Amino acid sequence: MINLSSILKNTAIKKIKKGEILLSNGDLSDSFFHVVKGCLRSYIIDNKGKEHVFQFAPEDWIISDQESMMNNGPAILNIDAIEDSQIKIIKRPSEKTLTGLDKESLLEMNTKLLRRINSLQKRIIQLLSSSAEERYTEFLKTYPNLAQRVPQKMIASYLGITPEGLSRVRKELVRKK
Amino acid sequence: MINLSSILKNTAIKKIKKGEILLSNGDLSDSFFHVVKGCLRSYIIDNKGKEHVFQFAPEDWIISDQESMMNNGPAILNIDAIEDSQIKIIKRPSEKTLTGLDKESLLEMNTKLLRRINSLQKRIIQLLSSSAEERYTEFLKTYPNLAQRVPQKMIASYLGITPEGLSRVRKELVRKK
DNA sequence: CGAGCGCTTGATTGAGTTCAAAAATCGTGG
DNA sequence: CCACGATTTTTGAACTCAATCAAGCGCTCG
Repeated sequence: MINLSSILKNTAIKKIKKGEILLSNGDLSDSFFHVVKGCLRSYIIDNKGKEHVFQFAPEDWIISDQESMMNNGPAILNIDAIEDSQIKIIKRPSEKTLTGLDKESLLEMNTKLLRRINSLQKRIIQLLSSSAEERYTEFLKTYPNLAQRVPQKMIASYLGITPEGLSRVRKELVRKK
Repeated sequence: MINLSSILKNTAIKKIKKGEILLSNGDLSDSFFHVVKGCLRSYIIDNKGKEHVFQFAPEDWIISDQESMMNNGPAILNIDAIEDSQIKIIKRPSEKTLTGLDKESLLEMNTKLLRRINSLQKRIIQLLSSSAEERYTEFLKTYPNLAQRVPQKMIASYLGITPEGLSRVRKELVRKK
């Protein structure tokens, strides 16, 4: 029987340069990326050509295009490196290897997926009910220190506001203190 | 070995009156609801006292508070019936019963969770990148005919706009045709 | 060391909100 | 089944938050 954490342990670390693209919209992908060091991000380009950061993945986060993974279809998201990074590339368990996983691992996957659903749920509720300022302070909690590592325009994009907007929110927060 | 679909098959149908509350913020919940007929909804009340619809669940949808289910903690969401409904209440598999599930069922759960993640992902991207009008037309696709069944103010809430805003979007769409 | 990118700041615009009030629809009791 | 009060939807007018446009400053990295 195969075991998830043993897969992770035995996977080789790959070194990625800042700016390197790991997945482009339209690609087929059967892998997800486990970040050991550095930081990746996933994003889409909308029909007006605008970039929207969907997720950041600093140390110990996992990132992938669920759509592509699931359906074996073309990826919606793009994934690239924001910093020089070290990652482990995990091939999606195929029908075969998935069935080959032990029950322990399946349960573990279930838990992780539920956690993910949870965080997505929180983000939606936030987008529905919080102002730009509230979302930014929430971001600071979710990703500690990341604000210092990532360009502000990407954070703005993640929050659903413009870089100028974020600049003003930050100014306002400083003023309040 | 226990099997998911057999659980579903053997669960009794419960009849719910329109307006009935199945879960309130703060409750402990270890169940999810499978809608056989009618329509449920989940929503939160934000710190300004405003309602935000998180999800609709017409026929064949499943609805629950993931947060509470997962952590065994107090629910964030409220769930109630928008129409007279018939539902099946499924107790969350405990450690024990979960381990008792057969591998087939675990795989099935995995697939369902991935599908859910997928749809949440789409909603986030939409909230980040689409106008009120675009979000409404997307809603019409996601929930066919539901626009005729649920009050507009709830749809507005789901879209993250005011009832007045939605009324104007609809007017505009009619004009365009 | 210069060109370009990222951040800030100001001025203007615009999508969507708020407030108010009328019109339409719903639901309940007689 | 009707009637009447309550709720929902629509419409109008004023307003607001954040977007866009534009310009200037400061770094960095090539």
